[in-house]
Amino acid sequence: MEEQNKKILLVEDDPNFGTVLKDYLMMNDYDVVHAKNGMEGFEKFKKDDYDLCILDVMMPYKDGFTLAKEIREKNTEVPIIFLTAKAMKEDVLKGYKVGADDYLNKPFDSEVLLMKIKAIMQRKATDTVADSKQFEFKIGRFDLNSKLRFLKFDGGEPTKLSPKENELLRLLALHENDLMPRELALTKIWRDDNYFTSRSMDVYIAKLRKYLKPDTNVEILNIHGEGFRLVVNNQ
Amino acid sequence: MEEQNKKILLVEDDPNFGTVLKDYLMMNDYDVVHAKNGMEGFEKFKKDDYDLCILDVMMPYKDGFTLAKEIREKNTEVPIIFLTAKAMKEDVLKGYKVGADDYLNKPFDSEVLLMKIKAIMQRKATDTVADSKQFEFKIGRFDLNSKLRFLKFDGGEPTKLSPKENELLRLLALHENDLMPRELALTKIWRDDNYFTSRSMDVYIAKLRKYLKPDTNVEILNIHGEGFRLVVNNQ
DNA sequence: TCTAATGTTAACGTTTGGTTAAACCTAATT
DNA sequence: AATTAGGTTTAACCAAACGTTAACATTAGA
Repeated sequence: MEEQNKKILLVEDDPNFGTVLKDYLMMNDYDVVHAKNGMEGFEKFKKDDYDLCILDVMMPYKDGFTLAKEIREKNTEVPIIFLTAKAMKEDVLKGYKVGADDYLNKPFDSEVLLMKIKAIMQRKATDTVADSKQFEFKIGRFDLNSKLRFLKFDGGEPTKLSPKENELLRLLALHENDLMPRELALTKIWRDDNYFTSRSMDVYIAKLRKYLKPDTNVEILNIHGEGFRLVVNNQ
Repeated sequence: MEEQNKKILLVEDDPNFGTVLKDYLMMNDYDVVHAKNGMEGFEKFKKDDYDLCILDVMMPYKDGFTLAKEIREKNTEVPIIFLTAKAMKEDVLKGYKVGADDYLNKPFDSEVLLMKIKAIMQRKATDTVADSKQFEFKIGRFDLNSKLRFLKFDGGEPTKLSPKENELLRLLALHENDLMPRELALTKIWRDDNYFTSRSMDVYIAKLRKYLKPDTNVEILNIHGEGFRLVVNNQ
């Protein structure tokens, strides 16, 4: 079977730089769609599936961060790389809680970009192929359907789960009987790691514990300073 | 089994440009029929089945939008790509709610066109092969005939459905007991995804729920932020 | 014993969905 | 040309769902 080229959405308003970059990427066997501004970028994003988005931050009408946020609403998985100005400080970037996979200061070495792209694709290949298909879990006497977002106890009436409840429980289930690091949930689900999101996560842990109460053999344990552990006592 | 070439209807009044484009597409293994104006385009469209239509917007006698509308009346599925003048604004295009799959500004990069075509064909290939032939559904005690657009309860008098009601219920039925994503309905039926079409869809969901009331085992559930689910409780 | 981490509940603001009715549009009819 | 009817969209209002934050309580571990 023929390997399909990876598809990249490149949003860059500088026509010269954009074209050069596009050509360079295409020379390296990527399919590249080039949008000239944030608006157009979002339109193109909606029209197709991409393996990676490369967004310039400084753009007229709609900056890269705003665009990234819109993209995230549609798709929580697709990797995003920001092209930023040299001057921008780390903390400014962190302020925009978007969940980028990488930042790159302009001007940058195209070799570096290529390596980053490869690394990101690799990462995605290993951690989503196996994961993404897993939507159903048996947790003690519960059945979690993560696609339809419900939790059934003993095959009875399903309880609806909110998106966050669902993702958190799914992540715990993926690590059943093992440590699910706090940080993992925060970066994967909240896409940010600070005091407040951490507290928010605790709130969701409390909610999940309530849901799981009916089965006394199932519990969510805390590992102080590390994370949580979904334990299922067999028998 | 021999793979059949995809068939493209190209409607373009500029003879030079049209011929060049036709040749280019044929070189890339598409079967292309070239019509020189809207009138002729519609004649050819009626005479055959096409996998894609590429329509120039600016044409004498019958412009591309008008032609597209006529095509849509005959066929709600076939993808349409418009070739537009550079000057045309997004919102002008949006005004013509025809349901295009893409727009392309002239002059354009032929590579881009080719990629768009591939993407569109791909999309169609994955989501209609199995679906498109199914027009009759049993939904609990209801029978939906999607071709004739009626809904029968217990084999009694059929209720007539409007086109939108019909397509929406059909799409739900195709995903019975599974998630039918909001976005899917919006892009497939409304061919646009914005606040208002989304609200319009909600209105139709309400209408369908009313129709389905007689059978208490049938319901349309909402999955917050995701879409809807047509559930049939067996027994 | 003292501090940082966690548990829990409730309040709040925001987004999304449910529903109804009016406005709008188009094609057919008068 | 005006009217009507069917279909669809838009508007408005309300309710439900969600996520975050604050506040206070409890616990773990240095």
